[in-house]
Amino acid sequence: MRNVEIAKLFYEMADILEMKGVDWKPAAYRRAARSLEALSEDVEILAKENRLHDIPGIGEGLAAKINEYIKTGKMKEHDELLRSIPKDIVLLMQIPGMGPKKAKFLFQKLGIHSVGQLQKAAEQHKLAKLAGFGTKTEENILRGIRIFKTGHERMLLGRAYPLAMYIVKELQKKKEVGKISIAGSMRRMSQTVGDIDILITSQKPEPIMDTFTTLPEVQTVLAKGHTKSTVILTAGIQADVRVISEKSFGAAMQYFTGGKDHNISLRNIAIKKGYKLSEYGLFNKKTDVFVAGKTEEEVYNKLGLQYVEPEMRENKGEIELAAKGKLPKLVRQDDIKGDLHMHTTYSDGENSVREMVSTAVRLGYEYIAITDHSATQRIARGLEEERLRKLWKEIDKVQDEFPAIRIFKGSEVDIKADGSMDYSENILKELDIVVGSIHFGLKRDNTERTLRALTNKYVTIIGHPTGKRYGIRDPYTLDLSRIYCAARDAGKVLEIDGQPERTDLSDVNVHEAVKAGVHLVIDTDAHSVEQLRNYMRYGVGTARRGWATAADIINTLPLKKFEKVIRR
DNA sequence: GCCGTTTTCGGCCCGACTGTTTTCAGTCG
Repeated sequence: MRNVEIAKLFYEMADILEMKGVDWKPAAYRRAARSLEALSEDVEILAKENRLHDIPGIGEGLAAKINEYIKTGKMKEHDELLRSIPKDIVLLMQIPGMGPKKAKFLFQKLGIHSVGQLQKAAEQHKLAKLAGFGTKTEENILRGIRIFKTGHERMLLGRAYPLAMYIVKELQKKKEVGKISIAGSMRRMSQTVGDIDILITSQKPEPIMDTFTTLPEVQTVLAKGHTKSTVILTAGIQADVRVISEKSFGAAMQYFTGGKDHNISLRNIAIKKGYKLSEYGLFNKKTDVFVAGKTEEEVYNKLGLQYVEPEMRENKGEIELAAKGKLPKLVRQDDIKGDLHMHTTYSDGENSVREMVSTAVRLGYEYIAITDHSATQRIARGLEEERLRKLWKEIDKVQDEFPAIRIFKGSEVDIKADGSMDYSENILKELDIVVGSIHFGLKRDNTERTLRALTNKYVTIIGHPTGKRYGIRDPYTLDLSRIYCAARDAGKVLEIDGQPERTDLSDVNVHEAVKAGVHLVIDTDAHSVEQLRNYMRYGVGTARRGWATAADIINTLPLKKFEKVIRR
């Protein structure tokens, strides 16, 4: 998969073209780059099959560039553009508050072509003297450099979500707040988010903005207005609050939830139907008369579309399906009847069997599986046979105490280097649920190893199938299309691990697996009651982003049916 | 550079906030 690699080239080219003052091309290159990133198919395969034109935003010119790059490892225009300007100058545009115009102007006037030079010039107050610049701009640039240097990377959804909930809770205390909701990539349950977007309805926004911009977690106020305020939180992420009128709330939710390309498509549909769509509503283009906007459903319906769930709004074919009324009915968190991957103090978990079970009961689950690590996982205090049997006795005891829930005896069993399992057949056959997982040997191709595990009749689930951990390691090499086929044919289940830095399978993987007809399970892989409560949300979000329905997910089955499936 | 039930040429989402400016350009989302 070189999709992301090629997308990066296009982003770079867009930045340089923008600095050069070229019209429209930058937007076209960026659109193509976003399409490539969101693509679930391998761009090299599409190129081989001459289907690059199927990718939205890719036409004659860009297809030729992709082909050139795949064949030769080079892209002539990219090389030429890089040569045409000093190397680091595009970095200047990534500083908040700096855009192509300022970067170009400062390069021409002062010869600034690196972040260091820019900082020096601002500190020596050389910028404020320039036409169109002032002391405020100078301060803003210095602040932008600080933000740029400390972490301009995106934040994991699982870290940002609790922060967003905290802000919502604090603002809800204000009597001026009507409706309040999260929007943006967080509402789309993207694995990482660039900022936190919160929408509010109110007649009297000033006191809300006062409270928001003075929360103790706020480090810097970037903007404060009647309808929009922006802050940087001490946690290192930006948060925006927007205040909207009641009648525009749905249109604003739609607008600020995005994604970008989904919205652009929607706007084009609006224009074709004689409307104009903005965050204030859907309007008749000629008369400016308000047509819809109170709810998102209303906006979609007026455009001749089914309501599209936020997690699907990535312009990956959902609009075409919505026009035909054929959107899939996505799995929901309250469809989930049990959690089949969790750890206790017997291995590397923080809570006892009893604590995990009582939490699961409160969550309303019908069943769970306790799946501590197998013997090889010494670091995680993996269980050898004697301690495993001791755990089973404890499970039996807790089971008697909580008859409302079925507790399965499970294990997260290591898949060894040769694809065999870390427990003997005698132990495996006594387990209700076996989650087979790879925890070492992550640098090699693990296709055959996983395929062999899939042939083991005692393996129920393959845990975190690609080994990816965001910001820690890439997925190991794996021919997933073979894994999907083998899992489907053997009646095995692939896991969507809800740990925020994993979400493994990923949204893109889930989409492929669902198309391939593989059964999936959504687990928390919880190492504490806290995670048991909170991580299912991220697993379900990932499943929904991959267009999974309840029928694709085995832990939506009620206990009786579920038992039948795993026994088979 | 892409794209087409207005168009194969001429459009390309749209509005808020800021700063520096007396009316608007730049940036952001």
